[in-house]
Amino acid sequence: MARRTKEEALATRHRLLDAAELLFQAHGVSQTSLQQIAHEAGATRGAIYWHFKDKADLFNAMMERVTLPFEAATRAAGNADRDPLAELEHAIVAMLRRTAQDAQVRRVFDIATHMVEYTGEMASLRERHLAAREACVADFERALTHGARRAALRLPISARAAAQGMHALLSGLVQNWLLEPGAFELVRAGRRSLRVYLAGLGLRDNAQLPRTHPRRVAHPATTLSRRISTDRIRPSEG
Amino acid sequence: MARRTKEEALATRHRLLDAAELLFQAHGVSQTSLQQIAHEAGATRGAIYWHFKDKADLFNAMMERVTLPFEAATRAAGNADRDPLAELEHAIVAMLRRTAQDAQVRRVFDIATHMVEYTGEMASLRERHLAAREACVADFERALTHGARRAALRLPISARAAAQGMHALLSGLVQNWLLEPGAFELVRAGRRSLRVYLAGLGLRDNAQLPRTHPRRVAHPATTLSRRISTDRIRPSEG
DNA sequence: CAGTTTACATACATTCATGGATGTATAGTG
DNA sequence: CACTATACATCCATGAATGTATGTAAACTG
Repeated sequence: MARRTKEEALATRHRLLDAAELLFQAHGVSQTSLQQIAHEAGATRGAIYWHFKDKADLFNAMMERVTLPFEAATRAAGNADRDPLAELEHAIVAMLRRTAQDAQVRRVFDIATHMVEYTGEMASLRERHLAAREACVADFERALTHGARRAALRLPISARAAAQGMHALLSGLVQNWLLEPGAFELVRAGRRSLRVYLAGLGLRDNAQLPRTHPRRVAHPATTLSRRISTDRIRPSEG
Repeated sequence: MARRTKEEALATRHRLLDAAELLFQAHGVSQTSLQQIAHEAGATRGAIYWHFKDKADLFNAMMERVTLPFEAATRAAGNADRDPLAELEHAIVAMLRRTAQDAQVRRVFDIATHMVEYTGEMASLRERHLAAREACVADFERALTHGARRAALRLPISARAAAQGMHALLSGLVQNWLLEPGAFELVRAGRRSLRVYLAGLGLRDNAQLPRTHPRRVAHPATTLSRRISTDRIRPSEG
């Protein structure tokens, strides 16, 4: 057939990647043949082998089109003293919102977590996952450290461990949500869990959590006296 | 070849499943051929096709040999009033310990999470995952409800949401750990995060977390007054 | 102890995905 | 306006995996 212009070629490339996304998510990476991808894109395997070395190369190209949820730098470390915890929460909520709304991000992340095997050929995937986690944990750690210092209190566990836990909480939440998006609302559940966790670190007052008027209890036995960060409550959307 | 006795046949079956476990974890399910499995088990494909219908059947049989981490009923609901939160923590720690120590459980869970695609043929996997999650969350929810009632306080968020968050925290932790078992100690990190989260729910005093002498703060601004469950601290192993 | 079933091994047919070779018409280029 | 590199489509050879069919010897059964 006729040769295409550069723009057309790029369009073809993107059609191939789009088709790969759809089919990978629907049938799994290994169960999708290059034939099927080419057909879905309205092309032949020749086009694929022209643009990509092989299936792994195609897969990696597909992955590199998006930045995954935990890869977006939260940069919540806030070098300026701008309430790092509020910034942290804001960045995390933004990330969750993007995950819930951007169909492509959701597709690719779904593929990366449920529709591909972390095997030799795809080793870069695992490394990318680990790198993203490390960067994310480091960001969280900085935010927690600064937040604790700003509130003039000491974290009950190391900032590193606290950050790891926070990352586990959020990544587990996203993964569970992907498995059954109708089970709960990602953004709201994420904010709630995050606030609970921060409260557990002493960085937030439990009473500020979105429950109507915490009931006064009959038999107060123990008393907590601790300085609490007084960051404002973001107007909850629900 | 000669016919085997029933015991020998069962042994062959288990050798096949063992081989499948190893190869699945090493190279991924789809990238492992029945040929390789048979060879690793010192048999031929004939043996596999005798014991199993096909690869999916073999895979399912391999899965059914173990109960995965979040499938072991925490049964921490404690019908008897036995400090449900302490029982909950105990059950969770036991589960984490088993995950960290039992090589087979770890292998199979690793396969189920990282080395297989959640695709049509393996649909039962997804359902099993969801069922286990639901049961686990329900258990958590009961424990939290009873724990809160016993401590005569109201949770800052619904017990259901709190349970979901707890499950997300723990499953995220296990998954992150599997990806790089050397990154942190699963049991210790799990207990720490769990306690932080429970503290965030108001079900535990932050000060009881394993930090040496939480420093008294200079400028106490806000005061928390709330009844706290006085469950004993399990002698921390570290 | 003859017959039957079992627990495989072996052989075979089929499918199919891959990768490379080759064809080809056109977009760029000087 | 030749000419070359491009952007594919088509063809072909290969191998690998699967599933089935068949062979077989020993264990089990009456």
